[in-house]
This record gives sequence, C-alpha cells and structure tokens, in this order.
Amino acid sequence: MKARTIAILAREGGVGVETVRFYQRRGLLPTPDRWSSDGVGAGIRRYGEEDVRRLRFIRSAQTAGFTLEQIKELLSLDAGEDRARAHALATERLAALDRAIDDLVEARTALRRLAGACASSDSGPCPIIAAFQGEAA
Amino acid sequence: MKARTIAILAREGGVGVETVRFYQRRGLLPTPDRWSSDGVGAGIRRYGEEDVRRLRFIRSAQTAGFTLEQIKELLSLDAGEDRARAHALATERLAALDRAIDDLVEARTALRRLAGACASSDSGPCPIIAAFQGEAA
DNA sequence: GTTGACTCCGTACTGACGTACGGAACTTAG
DNA sequence: CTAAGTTCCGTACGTCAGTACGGAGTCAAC
Repeated sequence: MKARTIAILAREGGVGVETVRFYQRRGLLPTPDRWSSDGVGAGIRRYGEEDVRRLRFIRSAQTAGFTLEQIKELLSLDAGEDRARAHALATERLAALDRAIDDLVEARTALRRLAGACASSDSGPCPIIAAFQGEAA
Repeated sequence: MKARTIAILAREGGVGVETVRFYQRRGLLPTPDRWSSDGVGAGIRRYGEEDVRRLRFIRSAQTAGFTLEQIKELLSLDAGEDRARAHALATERLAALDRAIDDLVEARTALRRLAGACASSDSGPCPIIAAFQGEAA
C-alpha cells in the first residue's frame, strides 16, 4: 500500500500538483490529514489508490463534458444510494454527448472538404468560408 | 440587398448583439462605416449577406474547435493565396478533431455503462467511478 | 417633435478551469 | 547536520469567450 506524496498522485493522475490542490479546494478530492512517521513535525499529506482512482475519474468525466460541479455530485453519489439521480445525470449528459459527437463529426466533414480543396491545387484562393457552408469545392 | 442592423445580423447568425461587437473588436468581423440616408446624423452601421456568412462561419469553425484567434487567421486566408497555410491549419485541427471524437465516443461508452448499471436495480450503490474505469458493471 | 426602441462605445464583470508566487514548514540524501 | 528539494497555504493572476452596464446618439412611428 503505497503512500503517495501529492506530486506522485498528480503524476499518476496526469495533472499538475496545483491542479490536485485546486480539486481539493473544490471538494472533488479529499485532503487527508498530515502525518509523519517519527511524530516530530506536522508531517505531510499522503495519498492512496482510492485517490488515484478518483483523480482519474475526474479526468474521464471531464472528457465526457461534465463540469467540476457535476463531477463533485457524481463522486458524492458513488457508493451512495441515489441511483435515480445518478441515472438522470448520466442520461442527460449522454444526450448532450450524442449531440456533441454529431457536431464534431459534421465539423470534421467540413474540415476535410477544406483540406481537400486547399490540397487540390497549388495556387489561387482556397474557399475556406464556403467549405463550411456545405457547398462542395 | 438587405441592409441589416446589428441586431438583425446577430439574430441571423444565432448570436447576441454584444457577441457581434465582441467579434468586431477581435477583428473577426468588419466594422462598416456609419451611414444615414438623409445625411443628417452620424448614422448607424449596416450589414450585408457577406457579414452573415462570416458570422455563420465563425460559429461552425468554433464547433470544429478552432479558437477565435485561429478563426481570425482562417478568415484572412479565405480568398488569400496561402493555400499551404490553410491546409496546414485544417489538417492539424483535423487530427485534434479525430482525437476529440474518439475521446467522446469512449466517454459515451463509459456513460452508457453507468446509466445501465444505475437502471438495472432500484437500490444499493451505483459504482459510478468504476463505470469509468473500464470494469463492466 | 416627442416617445420609445435601438445603436454605439468604453469599460468592467462573469464563469470555468486552472497556473503562478512566495515564504514558512517539512523531508530526505549525503 | 545541513543543503536541496517538497509540501503547504493563501492569494493573485491568466486565458478563453463572452455578457452586462450606462450614458449619449440615432432612427422610426405616431
């Protein structure tokens, strides 16, 4: 059972130390007690597997488009009893995610048209705006 | 040839008046001269089709993940001669877009797992964090 | 020819998400 | 035991993309 320092936790979670501290302030990650083996000073905070999992979860949920506030709620729901609420949050976000994916795929199509138009000849103007208006080049 | 006021331009572009003005300050949209039919006052600014197209392009390019600064460059490139630069911007963004779509699709899979787990029973904790760690519920 | 809506403009504020700074306390390697 | 590297903490600053405000000017209808 590895006891990580904040720097190690941050590295394993793929974020910076300051970001971990920011998440702690926002209530997304716990702030464990300071602790020293020899009992002399105030010690420093140590982190375990569970913290790494929570941190990784935060990153994944962010990719899914949840705000930090929503992620905080999801974290409080995890291991809680309110399945209905968790389900509601998930399906709502799922719908938004579907829309976002559609938008991005559409944008990719337009962008491919643009890239194609700009590559097809080596001089003259490239109709960038038109490439996004649905008119094939 | 309809001469729009800023409010009409904004509505046709699907943004607010303040947003149009913000884009003008950022150099994404031109700021036409003020103009009055009777030549008495200073007049107000009027907008045409081209402005609507540019405004719509800005929204589309934003969906594709370009920053306003990059969009400004794309707009300056449109009708310009630098096809290579336009192509470079497009392909670079295309790669990022591919990654973003992959991430979102992955997030959707995790989220579906979560929604499924939370719906499959009506009590007990719903393993929200685990749903994002790739462990099927 | 006034009323009411819209425009213009500068400046300030918002919100989401961090990132940076600085000094004191703490830990670890030599 | 000491020097170098971390941690801790509050507070400030930064970026991106707007949004709000307030007062003066302008336009359109009655």
